[in-house]
Amino acid sequence: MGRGRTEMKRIHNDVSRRATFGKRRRGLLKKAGELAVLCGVDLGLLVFDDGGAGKLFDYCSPSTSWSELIERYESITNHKFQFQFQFQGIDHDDDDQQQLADLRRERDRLEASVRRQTGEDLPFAATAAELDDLEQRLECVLGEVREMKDKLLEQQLDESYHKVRILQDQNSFLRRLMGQEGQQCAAVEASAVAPKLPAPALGGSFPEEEELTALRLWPRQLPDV
Amino acid sequence: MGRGRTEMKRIHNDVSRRATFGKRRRGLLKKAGELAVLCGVDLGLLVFDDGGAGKLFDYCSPSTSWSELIERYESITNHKFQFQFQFQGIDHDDDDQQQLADLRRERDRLEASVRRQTGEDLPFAATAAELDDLEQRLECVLGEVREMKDKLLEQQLDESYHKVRILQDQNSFLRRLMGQEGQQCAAVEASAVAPKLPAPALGGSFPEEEELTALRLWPRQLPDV
DNA sequence: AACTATTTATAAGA
DNA sequence: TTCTTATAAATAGTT
Repeated sequence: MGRGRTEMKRIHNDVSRRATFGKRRRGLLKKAGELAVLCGVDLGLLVFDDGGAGKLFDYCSPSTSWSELIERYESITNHKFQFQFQFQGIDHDDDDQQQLADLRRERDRLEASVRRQTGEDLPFAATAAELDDLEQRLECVLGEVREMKDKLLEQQLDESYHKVRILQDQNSFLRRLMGQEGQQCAAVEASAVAPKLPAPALGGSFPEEEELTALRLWPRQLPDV
Repeated sequence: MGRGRTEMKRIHNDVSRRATFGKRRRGLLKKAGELAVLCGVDLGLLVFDDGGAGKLFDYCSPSTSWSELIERYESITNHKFQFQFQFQGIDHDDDDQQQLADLRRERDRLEASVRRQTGEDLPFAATAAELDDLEQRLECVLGEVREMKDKLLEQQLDESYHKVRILQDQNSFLRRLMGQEGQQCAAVEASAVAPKLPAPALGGSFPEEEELTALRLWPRQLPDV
């Protein structure tokens, strides 16, 4: 499509190859989006630009993500990618904490990004149809942002529930001990109390609970929770 | 490209959608291959066919592989997929794991959303004022519903915090008592603190605490929590 | 970055 | 389904 046939070989002229890359890349991304929308299927497209800064272009259909796509790819091809192998052993909890924290930070950043994009510097005027499209997109993004907020709240609630549970257990533990007054005592392994959720980010935060492992030191000191 | 314009909406007619899917999918795959060879870049295309047997179509440029592509994607976006099996460690907390997975998915969706908006293939446009207005209207409608939910959640959270506070007081009270008695300790099966989080059901209440009936064993009157 | 002559892709019809 | 064909879209080469 253009003036003259195009040999299907790598274009050697540097300039025209770059030009073609730009044009065809845009076209491909567009068509990918069209296919996804028209046929309502999930798809993903990844294009790496070797020249320049090694930029990355990608598209993945609405309502899905690369994670999901790859998961589906794996399950269909029965091929497991095994990137960054990591042991879920002793350090598992810290690792989780770290990842949770990282994810939260990243999510916040994305949220801000969405806000920025949605809010201000969008250019120029449009047709009614285009605005319609825009409205849908906005609604989508807005919804996502709100959902994130909800999620955060729910998470805090979970943490709080968890905390309550731990406190109640401690409490009843203490009471049982009291009830056994006069009996002989020994050190206790308080198993697996470790609360793995980090402090809630938004509102006030709970005191750290890691001291709960100090239950082992009983009766020297019980943690203040 | 055909007889008449094509609305960029999901094709509702089942037959023509399927026909279009076949044609456009073939076209997309072809163009992907062309871009790869003409410009000598690495790229990958994944298309899932939801209908029928959930078939998968994919292309990845010669001299590369999906593994490589995904690795590059990870390194560029600084985003780690974690797709290997998870060892069910002894202390493995399924809820945490679930939460992590959820958060990841959420993050991915947001990221995709941002990318979509950022992408150069955005055909729409509008004046800043129009968008501002639009956003406000959207925010209004969408917000009302969400705010309701938020309110509910916050209320629950408050309740939970309150409960925590009371339990903390009780706990420290108990400890003070213990300290006064200065007793030795008995071997006690430290109540394995349930690592499970209660369901974050929206309208839900705290899980009933059978353990708290232990309160009745306590000589003095402690507040019921 | 714009422009257009052409080639390609494909929607609808057979 | 597959083929045909009229038309819309993409884009190669040019400016």
